[in-house]
Amino acid sequence: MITQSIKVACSNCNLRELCMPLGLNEDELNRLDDLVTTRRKVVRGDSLYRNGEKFSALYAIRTGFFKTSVAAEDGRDQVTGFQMAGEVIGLDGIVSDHHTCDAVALEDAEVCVMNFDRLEDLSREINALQRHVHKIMSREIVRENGVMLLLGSMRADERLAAFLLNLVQRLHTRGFSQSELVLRMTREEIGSYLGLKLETVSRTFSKFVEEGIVEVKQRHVRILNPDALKLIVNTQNCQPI
Amino acid sequence: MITQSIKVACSNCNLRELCMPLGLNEDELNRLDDLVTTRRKVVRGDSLYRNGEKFSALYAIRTGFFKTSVAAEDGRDQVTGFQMAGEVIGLDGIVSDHHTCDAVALEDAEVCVMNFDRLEDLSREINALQRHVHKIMSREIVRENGVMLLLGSMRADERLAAFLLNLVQRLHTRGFSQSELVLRMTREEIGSYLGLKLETVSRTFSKFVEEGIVEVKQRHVRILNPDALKLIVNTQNCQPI
DNA sequence: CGACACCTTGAAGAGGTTCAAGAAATGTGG
DNA sequence: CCACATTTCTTGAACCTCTTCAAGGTGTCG
Repeated sequence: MITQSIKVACSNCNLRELCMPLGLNEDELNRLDDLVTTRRKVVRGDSLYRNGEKFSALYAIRTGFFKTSVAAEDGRDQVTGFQMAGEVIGLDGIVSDHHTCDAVALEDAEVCVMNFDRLEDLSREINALQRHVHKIMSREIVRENGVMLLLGSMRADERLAAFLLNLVQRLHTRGFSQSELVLRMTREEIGSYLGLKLETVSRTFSKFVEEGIVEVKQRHVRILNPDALKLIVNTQNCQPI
Repeated sequence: MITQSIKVACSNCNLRELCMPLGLNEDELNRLDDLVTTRRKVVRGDSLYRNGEKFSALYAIRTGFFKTSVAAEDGRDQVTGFQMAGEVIGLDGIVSDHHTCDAVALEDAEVCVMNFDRLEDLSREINALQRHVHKIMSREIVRENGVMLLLGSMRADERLAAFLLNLVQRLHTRGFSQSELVLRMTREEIGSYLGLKLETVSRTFSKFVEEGIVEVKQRHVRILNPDALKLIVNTQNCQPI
């Protein structure tokens, strides 16, 4: 665990439109800078926190890409999300004061450490920050509702289509291409997230390629026909009447 | 929508060990009473809120039983949870100021309405309340992580076993039996929650009955062998080495 | 008592998994 | 920088779990 004390400032971070500073005025932003004083680097493959570890902070991702996963007692585990720059992780730890999932960097990453006690102090003083913290948590709840819908009622091709559209949309928000993306995770990790085996993920990719919907070269994916993907997500199970 | 202004008080509610008052001292409790001024009755089959409705309040369940569900654009929907007395619902509405799921009463119910703006005001003044609100949201995130694990990696019998154990445990916390329960939802609703068809739920119940693990008479379930259920949840996929 | 919603059970079928083998990419050490 | 080990990905074939379709049974409520 490498914790560095670099000079950090939300106020001139290029993620401020996406991350914690959202909706704060200049004065409030400066006070946020006092909270976010340390950054932490996490090299690819290492964990930011692990199931069972004491909870003390939330983490805003500055660079890099994470997966979070929960483990059952018998060993199997489930990827619960993939997180990228500007997103906040660690919320699972609040309720029991201990983390209940693992957060692993899928590429070298850097996060801003936000001590949670101090975040609570500050959000009692800054209404906009309080509201923002609530929204971040609510957003995560709504996201998970969507994943439950996906896992509970969609077929393999619908799941993968929804996954690709979601990823590329979030990347686009961050200034990347609308049609091209590099997957940071393996087929197995995608499968775990989508409730499928890695072979099924691979086969479904191949099917999309055959149909001319995407181009796939290993982890490089180009979306040729986004509308086809949207159609797969929305109309697969539409019963006619 | 029936909104009543009955004299309400958290301070002498018999759910105070489970619900919002948890961890507040007497003085703080009295201030909470000022927030929770209205109750609302919801008859069986009616909704407390619906997808798309403006968000204004969280609801603490006093009596009754709810299901929440999200809908896909093509009409199918997914039950995302079953909620009972002492639990708080409505968190999904915070992020976008509008609800993104439906909350429907599965039996006649009564909820305490907590205006969210006022809850935010109050939780800026009462540290313990702020912390409690954060824990409620975090608990919901952790719960959904567990459901993702269930939906993503468990087989039908594991899902139903986990579901029964979870339900009976929560009921037991509320003073009900550890071994007997009355299901408030249909097989179809259970199936939707567990990502299964109603026939599969029915068959799995029958299988448990054959194995002597439970007794089932319609919606009345008696758990004869809870350890067998726990074993089903935990060891099904244990690969021997 | 009849209509309706809900539940159970059977048989056939589909979608996804498992097992297996080989190919492609990536990383490591000499 | 190349050879080799390792990880990752793809594809095929057999299998299995759950779904679908169908019919009949049970319970409930006006």
